Amino acid sequence: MRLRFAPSPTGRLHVGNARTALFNWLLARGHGGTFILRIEDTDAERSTPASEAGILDDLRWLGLDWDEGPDIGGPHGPYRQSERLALYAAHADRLLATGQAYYCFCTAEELERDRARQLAHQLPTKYAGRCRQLLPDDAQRRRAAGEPAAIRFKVPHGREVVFDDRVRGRVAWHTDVIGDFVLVRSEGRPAYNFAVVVDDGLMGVTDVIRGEDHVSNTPRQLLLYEALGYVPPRFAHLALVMGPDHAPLSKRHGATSVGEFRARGYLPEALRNYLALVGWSPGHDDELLPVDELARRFSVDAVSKSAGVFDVAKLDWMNRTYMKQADPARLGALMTPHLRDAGYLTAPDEEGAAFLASLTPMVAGAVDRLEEAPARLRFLFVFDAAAALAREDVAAEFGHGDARGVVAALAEALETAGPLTDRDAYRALVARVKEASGQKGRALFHPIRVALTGETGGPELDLAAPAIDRGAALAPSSGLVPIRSCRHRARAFASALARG
RNA sequence: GCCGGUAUCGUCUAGGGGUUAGGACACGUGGUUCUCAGCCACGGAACCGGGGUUCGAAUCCCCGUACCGGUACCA
Repeated sequence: MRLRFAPSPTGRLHVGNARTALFNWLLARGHGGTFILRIEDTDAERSTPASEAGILDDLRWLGLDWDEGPDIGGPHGPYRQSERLALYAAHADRLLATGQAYYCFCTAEELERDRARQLAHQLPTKYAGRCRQLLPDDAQRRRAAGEPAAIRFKVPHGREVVFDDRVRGRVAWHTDVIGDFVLVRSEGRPAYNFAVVVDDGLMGVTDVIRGEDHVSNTPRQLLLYEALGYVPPRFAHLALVMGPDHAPLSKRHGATSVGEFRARGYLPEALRNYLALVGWSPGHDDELLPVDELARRFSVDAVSKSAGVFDVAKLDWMNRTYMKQADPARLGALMTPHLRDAGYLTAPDEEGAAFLASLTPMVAGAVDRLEEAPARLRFLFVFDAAAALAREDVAAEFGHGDARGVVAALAEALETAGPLTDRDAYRALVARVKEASGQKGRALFHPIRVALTGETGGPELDLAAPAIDRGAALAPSSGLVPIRSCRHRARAFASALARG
């Protein structure tokens, strides 16, 4: 079984295309098949090496590796269409020689007039066939005279092309509505339908899984397989991925490229798992599936025929879930760039990295994306008692009860206590404050939270307080901005309270 | 216009001639917690419309409607 993914390097990898790549990859990996990556860069104006590199990078990030491709080669290379031009030319010659293709000298204006006339008569729009009957000698003469000519395929009349699509079943087309399509443009570049057939034929592709925008190309390609004498692959056409408004997913719906999701702090395993479930169901109720199980269970026949809406809320849930399962060191490393962007650190050394890893329990499960980590951890890096007290929600804590007494007791207890490096130390301290202030529950904890973090909400104090003091003990070389200790915070808060 | 396709909760979907039409996300309510989040429990929520076949249709067939794709010397 040989499958391929064939992107055009004209931009970042779109999640819809990523899903197509994933389905191909899943099928290959689940059946011991070969996964081929081919770059369709015949459109020289729009294709860029940077886009190609970006797409390869995004595929790798998603965990989709390939067995043959432009970077690693393979037995059926080259794997970039721009490097296969001679192959297309040779195939075009073959078709010309056997009379299955012909030169067309029609101008854009003529073509446009034909189309307008067909529309006016409510007829199918297709190439009118003006050059189909040209004598080869005449065509040769005109070409020799320098007249530009495209090469068109001679579509057989009066036939029905039928194929069995693995997701939509039997699909049939009459060749009468097809029209002689262009194989090679007048400037020499091969057209898409021609290049894919040559490539898939030569590369021995057995199964093609692609977007449903290709179903109407399929009969043309089938005709070409037949003319060229190659055995056609089995086809499976995937319904498109839509936005919430049921229009095809595009920029105006927000993030659409794999790179954007990556930058916003989605985990590759989450995006991959989510994408697998848009248009495919494992057939049971478990939706959180490790990648090897995805590959084992994936089946083209179980793919849905209808278009699916990309549901960011569900992706978020999945990402949150995967973050909870992720290795702390990995998560710490992944949130580093986000914290750097927020200005909370430069380049953490080993000690700094270990500290960041220890912070992940406060982040995982509490946020949907890693880009939210800085907000969740802000209290560690930013502490300003006066500014906090100026805030309404913070000030409100001191409008009732004995919150001031709690803060005073906290500050005092902290003067004699050692650093709160772990949960037990923190709890022992809380016990002292509780006794000294006579407060409990919310009346006890909330003032402590506010005095230590400057916030009325945030991670569990059990986790937050020890994190503060462990952060305060970090050497300047750790790469993080200085973190002030609990003692310092309580003292500053108590005096700010006294002033106010 | 012409050709092709699709239609189950708001969303992703399971199912499929007789079911209380199942799950997940989201949403609502309650519980837990110092707070937010989380977690737990509970709840509301769907077979596009019309014909036909049949004892019986959400399921099969036809029509309609809506939506999607194509209709290129784009890919």
